[in-house]
Amino acid sequence: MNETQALDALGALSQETRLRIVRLLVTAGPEGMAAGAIGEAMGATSSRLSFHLTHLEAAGLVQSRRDGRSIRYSAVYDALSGLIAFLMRDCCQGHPEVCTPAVAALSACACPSPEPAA
Amino acid sequence: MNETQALDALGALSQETRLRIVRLLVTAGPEGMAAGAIGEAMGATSSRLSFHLTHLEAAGLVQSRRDGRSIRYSAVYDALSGLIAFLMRDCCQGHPEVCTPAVAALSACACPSPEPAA
DNA sequence: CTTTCATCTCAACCTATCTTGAGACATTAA
DNA sequence: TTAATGTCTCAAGATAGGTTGAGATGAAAG
Repeated sequence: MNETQALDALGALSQETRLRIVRLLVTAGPEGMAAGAIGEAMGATSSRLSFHLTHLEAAGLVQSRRDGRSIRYSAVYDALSGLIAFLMRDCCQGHPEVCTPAVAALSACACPSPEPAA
Repeated sequence: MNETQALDALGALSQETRLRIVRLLVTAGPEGMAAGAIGEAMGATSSRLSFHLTHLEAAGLVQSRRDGRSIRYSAVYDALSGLIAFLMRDCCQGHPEVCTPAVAALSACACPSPEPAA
């Protein structure tokens, strides 16, 4: 992820409705959710929801596919991990005090420890 | 870091000049840099720079202290690692495919491996 | 005390973002 | 085909964000 992509992603996530949509879609898993279901969960009108979903998709954080009458949106995991990696990479240079606590906080969650890449 | 703080931090970082300021200050270390030096590095007028530094300080990402005639700004490492941890925590729930690659990418940088907290 | 230097503050302007409501488009069912 | 459903598009208006330039403030030097 380069600086421009990171700026787009950060801008997309810096809005309450959009941040919540992403969180919802991450927990929804790869199947994602229909736009209508997302709108219901957010309490947003179809127009407003569409605006934010389009924004998120343009930033590469979510993707969509038609499913009958509905359009299903799902999180793009690569983009999210890419953003986190960008922040770590940028902030970490010579300053482990930034990312080490973040990684430590991670051990409190359900993720497995990172395995050294082959 | 709660949702409101995360939104503030994301909003602050979603602007090119501000993202670059933070990167600069992280590499500058705890001593930070005088506003004038930052402005010179950014190619920004004093007014514009002050606007962005104020924004970053309000978001808790940088802090300032007077040093003679200058005002020195430095990165707040806790806020940066807190934001990264927030994104991981939120995105990771049951979906290690988000944060595991990010942590793996970290091993490519100069940071030590995370040590299990005592 | 006056001058100089570093930075901040303010008002004005322009642009971007967000919300709303009406209507269009695509898909499915009758 | 017609009707119903789900979602998108568009235009309008409100709000927030970014830049500029002029001037104010605060600290140090002469």
